[in-house]
Amino acid sequence: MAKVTDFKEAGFDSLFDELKWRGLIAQSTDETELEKTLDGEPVTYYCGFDPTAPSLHVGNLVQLISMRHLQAAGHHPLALVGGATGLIGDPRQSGERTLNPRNVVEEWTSRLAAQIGRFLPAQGGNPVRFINNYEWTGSMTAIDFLRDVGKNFRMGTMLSKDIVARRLNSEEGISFAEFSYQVLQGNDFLELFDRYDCRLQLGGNDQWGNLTSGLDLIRKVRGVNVNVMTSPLITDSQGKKFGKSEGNAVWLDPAMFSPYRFYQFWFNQPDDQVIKLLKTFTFLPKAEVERLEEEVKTDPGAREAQKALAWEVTSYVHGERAAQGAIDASGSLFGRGGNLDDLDEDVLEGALEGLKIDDGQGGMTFAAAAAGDRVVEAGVKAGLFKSVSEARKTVNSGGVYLNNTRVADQEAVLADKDFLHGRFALLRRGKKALGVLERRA
RNA sequence: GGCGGAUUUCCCAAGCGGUCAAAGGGAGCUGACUGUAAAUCAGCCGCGUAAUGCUUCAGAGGUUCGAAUCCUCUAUCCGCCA
Repeated sequence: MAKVTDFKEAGFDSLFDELKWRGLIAQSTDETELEKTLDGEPVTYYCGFDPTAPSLHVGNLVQLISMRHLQAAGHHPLALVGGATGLIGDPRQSGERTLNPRNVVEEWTSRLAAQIGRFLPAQGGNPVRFINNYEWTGSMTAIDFLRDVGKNFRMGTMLSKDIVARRLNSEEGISFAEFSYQVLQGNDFLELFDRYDCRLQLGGNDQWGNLTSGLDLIRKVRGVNVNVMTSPLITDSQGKKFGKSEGNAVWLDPAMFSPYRFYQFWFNQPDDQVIKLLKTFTFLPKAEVERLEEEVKTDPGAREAQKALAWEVTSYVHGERAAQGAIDASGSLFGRGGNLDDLDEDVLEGALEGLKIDDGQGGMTFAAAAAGDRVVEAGVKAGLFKSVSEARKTVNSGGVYLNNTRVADQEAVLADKDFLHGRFALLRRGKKALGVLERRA
């Protein structure tokens, strides 16, 4: 099960050792100093999450897990949600962002906060505390910004930041707003230092430039050296950014990315990645990971490591019940024979639990269908296809299955017998994408 | 401020008045093979409630029977000169 362990239980001498081994430390301002900090008296640390989407994704999960490790070791987490920075947007290599409307950012801000709360306990001796940088940034006037904050930043330093330099050299250039992002983030660090004595910031390695912008500021203004620690950017075997599936980000919100799909995403990781991922994304003890590493070598086809990875991460993110449902659903599909008829009604229902879709009103439900409905239309309702015409194309290339039997005809229609136990019809696109139709009159 | 070049469907990139929904590659989807992997091969790949249907080639106008392709203006980017 996805139990969170501290470094002793996991088989390490210190928190620093564990993070090192798990590959959670890519860069830090001063590794010796970082080791002392991590293994010393409890400190307050923070990590920021910008509301640029309605949900966090697996990329953010690395940060959450790092934060959780530190928390388990007794340090004090601050989760910053960027209500202010999210209105500006950090510079990306791909080009200037489109600004999101204020009310949308506000909505996303509260969604992210709720999500983060599920990963970091708010009880106990060192509970997570939530902060929104809009608090101190939202009311700042242009004069305050330039006099109190801007005056402490040097153009040379700001221009030399990697992402800024690259954007300046790109055809598109960079706007003053995105260029100034690093100033806001630097100021956040200072604010948290003043309020909470926060001395360590975590973040993704691609955020290095933004993370470090607070260091000089705090040294200059308060005369204190604080630290930054980044987690590596996770990439796949091809060196591509990790966490894309079917062209979409792998979201942590079950309404945007079902627990079943989430489970499958981890289960499908290639052999040369799975051990690295087990280290980084799970809390499994060292000895257990080493045992699985041996399994991959001796019997790769059994996929023991993938199974462990998928279970651990899915149960951590979505809970054990949803994870078990994903396993059941996977088993009835990929298990020997994939015999759906043999499943008991309650087993079937449990297995399908993780496949519910957003009902558009904040709840989760199954798509409704009745005998006589066209399969292509039902597939759209179940969320497997964007449109009937996309469904048609997939049927034509032989990629649509009703209860594990290939659908041959675009015009096929659901029959009474297609509803297992008179209730559910299981529609599949390709090997892994599943959708459920519940019979309703 | 002046002169020249660029802007094509998710990305790169052909096209230079009809045969253009637009070559090729990448990404993505599906199939075969397999270990629910990788590699390989094949199909699909603007949208679509499939229709002699709809909307595209930076934006707005214009020339023409007909424009991504020609003209004018606008925007943005890149050079060179002031």
